[in-house]
Amino acid sequence: MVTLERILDRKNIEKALLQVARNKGAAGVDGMLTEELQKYLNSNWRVLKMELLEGKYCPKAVREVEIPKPNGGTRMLGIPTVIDRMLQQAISQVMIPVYEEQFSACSYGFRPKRNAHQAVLQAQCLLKGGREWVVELDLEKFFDKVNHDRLMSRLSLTIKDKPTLSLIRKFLTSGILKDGVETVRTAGTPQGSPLSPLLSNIVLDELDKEIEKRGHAFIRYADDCSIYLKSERAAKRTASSITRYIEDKLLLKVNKEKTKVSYGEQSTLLGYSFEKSPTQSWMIQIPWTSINRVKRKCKALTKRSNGKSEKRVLENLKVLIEGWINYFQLATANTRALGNLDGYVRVRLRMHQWKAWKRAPARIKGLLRLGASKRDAYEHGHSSKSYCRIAKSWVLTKTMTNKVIKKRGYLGFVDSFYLKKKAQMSMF
DNA sequence: TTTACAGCGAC
RNA sequence: GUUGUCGCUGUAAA
Ligand SMILES: Nc1ncnc2c1ncn2[C@H]1C[C@H](O)[C@@H](COP(=O)(O)OP(=O)(O)OP(=O)(O)O)O1
Ligand SMILES: [Mg+2]
Repeated sequence: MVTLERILDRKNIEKALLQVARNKGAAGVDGMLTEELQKYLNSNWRVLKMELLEGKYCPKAVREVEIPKPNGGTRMLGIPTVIDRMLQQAISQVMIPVYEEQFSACSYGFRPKRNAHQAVLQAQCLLKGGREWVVELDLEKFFDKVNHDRLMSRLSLTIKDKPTLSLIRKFLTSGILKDGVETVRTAGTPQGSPLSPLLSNIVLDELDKEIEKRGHAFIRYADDCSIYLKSERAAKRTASSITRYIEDKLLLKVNKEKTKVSYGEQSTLLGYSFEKSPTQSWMIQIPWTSINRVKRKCKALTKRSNGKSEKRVLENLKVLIEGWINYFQLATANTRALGNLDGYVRVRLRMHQWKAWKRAPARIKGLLRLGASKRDAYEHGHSSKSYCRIAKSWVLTKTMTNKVIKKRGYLGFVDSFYLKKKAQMSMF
């Protein structure tokens, strides 16, 4: 049951506050920082709560910031005030358990206990099961094009509490501030609001139900929807049919460039691609686009102009590559691409006349092998801890002692700071 | 088991 | 300057 009382409950608000505080995000239009939210609430929470219960509270405008997208174009972020971020977080926390019960099992994005790896492994299963033709759909400017009236009416099917619905609508219609000029929002949910991901899933839950009704196998991750079919003809037919459904019924726009019908080997999903091997059926692969993306990051880290020490650059590279490999662990095909990345990193290091290029930091091929072992262990239900330990001893060579001492000192400070915060919290 | 910090990825 | 959700890895503390 979603009610304003439960949303504004002390325990729920404390949790929401903690989340906003630890994100350490930038300020909204009012300039209030995340560190200042606690002491603001200590003096103003009671009046704020009264305003909310009386339906008198009006959310501030979101601050619009443009950021570049990885493959060209710009993304318009809408950054709410820290107070509004906390309130939306509080709403989200109450709504999530209710909606988790009704969401589709094939939806993987923005949902607790679900991740991209599960989606990619499921895609591999579908391909292995003979559904080798893929419809890939992506929506154009998805969050920005969400229809308010459709969303509100869908919310009212589950949420019966009028004050909550009214508050959510106020958040949807709050203004947009850019270069000192405030404009009105008539559609869309801000990219950057804590509630937006959940709302977007509520919108596309309708699509999930429609695809399920038609009996198709599919995987959805946010606005990325892949449908797996057994023939090209069926794939082409459902592509146009589902596109029509999305545009006419859901009033959203399908991205024509990112949408395609292809054989499994040409399909991509969540950074991965797939390859059909004669011996092992469908294998998971890393496409060149993903390799090139991490290469660019490596290049940025090893630029001549940034005046960082060799030690520091190597540490940063290690962290980047380790984290990257950790995500792309599922890949077992096309290991040449990984060797290529390894070679690229060594060239960048040699450019600086650094001797490390022979030894570490990459060991990418070794890491891939370990990643594959880890994946096998996971699939067969065994513990993967031993593999992790092996990877650790192989990869961590130096830079450890220095870093650990620094972190220790810092952590001690943070811990005491956190305890102080918890003590302050009981004030309001 | 949980919490804090650092980071990586998907969208 | 850059927000948000989700997941994961590593470290540390109970
Ligand atoms: N960095 C981010 N911060 C907040 N929200 C994000 C971020 N990246 C993606 N999203 C959300 C908002 C997007 O509308 C939605 C789908 O992502 P994506 O398809 O990459 O962009 P998009 O749909 O807005 O534009 P495009 O027309 O290029 O597809 O996911
Ligand atoms: Mg999109």
